[in-house]
Amino acid sequence: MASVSSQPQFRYTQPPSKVLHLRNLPWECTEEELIELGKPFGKVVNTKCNVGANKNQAFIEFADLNQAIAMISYYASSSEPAQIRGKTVYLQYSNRQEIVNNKTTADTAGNVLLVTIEGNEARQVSIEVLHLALIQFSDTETASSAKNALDSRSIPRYLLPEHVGPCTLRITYSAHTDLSVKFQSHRSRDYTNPYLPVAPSAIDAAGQLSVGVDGKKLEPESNVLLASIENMQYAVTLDVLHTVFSAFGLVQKIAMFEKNGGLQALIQYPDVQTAVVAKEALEGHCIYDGGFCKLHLSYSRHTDLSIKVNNDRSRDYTIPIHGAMIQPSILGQQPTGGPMSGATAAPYNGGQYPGPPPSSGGWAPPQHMHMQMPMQNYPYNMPSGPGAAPPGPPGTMPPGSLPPGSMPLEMGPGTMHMQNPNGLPQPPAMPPYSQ
DNA sequence: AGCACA
Repeated sequence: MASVSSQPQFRYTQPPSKVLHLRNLPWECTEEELIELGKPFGKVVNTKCNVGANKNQAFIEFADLNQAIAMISYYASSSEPAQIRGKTVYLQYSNRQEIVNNKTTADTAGNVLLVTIEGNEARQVSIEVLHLALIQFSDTETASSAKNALDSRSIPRYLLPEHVGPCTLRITYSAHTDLSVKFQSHRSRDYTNPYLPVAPSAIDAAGQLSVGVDGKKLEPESNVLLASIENMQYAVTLDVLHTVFSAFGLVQKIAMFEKNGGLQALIQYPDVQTAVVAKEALEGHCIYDGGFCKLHLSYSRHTDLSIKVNNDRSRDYTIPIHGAMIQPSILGQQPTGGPMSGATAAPYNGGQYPGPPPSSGGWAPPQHMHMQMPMQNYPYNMPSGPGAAPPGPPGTMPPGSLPPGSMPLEMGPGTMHMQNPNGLPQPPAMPPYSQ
């Protein structure tokens, strides 16, 4: 098969085109200046300026290919570079064969609209950085009615995040008739093709789809959360996770594992609602002050974790043991002398529990990390003795209903004191989960 | 200083 050119080519040479690409243009270079530059070599039939991110690029289109070649050839061997206002302009063949001006199409009705979102915080519209949108309707009539109804209108307040200022839509017709959407992503979507591949950027750490053809986050909610931990300067133990996630309800099971060199954990709640609340509250927040151990949460596909063995990486907190403290771990330390700390608490019988997890790697259990916890939601599975009523659903257990002595030591209402791994007292790390 | 409406 014959290649385009078997000769060694300079990396940046382009095949000839009657369109030339110009770069390094002076600020706000005019069409007249472009024509002036090209005129000696032929008839300039079209130009386009203010191209590119810096608006310092342009295109010149000649009537004939030979004219473009003449201009390129001349400056290739000239001692004086092409200049506009004394500034050197770099020329090369464009990789396109003609200039497409959208000016002419803006007034021509079509089925594709070009929408510009104006506003100081327009970039925050629609979660992702979305500035421009091309929207294809099935027909021109639908497109024009949408344009008429929406052009120059502001996006309704209730559709915007609170902190985002007014955003105005500017809508024109696009020259496109059919958008070529390659991926479903946060920035492009083909609503007519559910089989379109999903962009890698739209798949979360669990390998799950996070966007769907409905335009919303497609993360099927689950009672099991997948947590990945970024910037893990401190060890994150099972106990730490259990403490953090227990703030929102009963934590049934936790499984920790390594993935991609980072730590991930699956946290199981009894119900989806609790997981949703926990995810919303904790996503993006750090377990420790200073940006350490930042949590990223998504919904797992699991609904019931299979915990084979209870150890320092995984635990099933639901396994009933007669009179035993089911989860001493969250206390860091057992209440002494309490009704539940007696002989029956000789826990972990049957070898099921290897005992309280070791303070892994010398990290102290998280006893002095200051965290604000919604107490009415906190101690669901605090020690419940024989005959104690089973914990109610989230939010239903009044604080006063806790059995005496079940309150962890050093724990005041709404605050859990935990210890920073380095043993130093920590300033509030997560006033309910502010960073 | 490197290609135009995602």
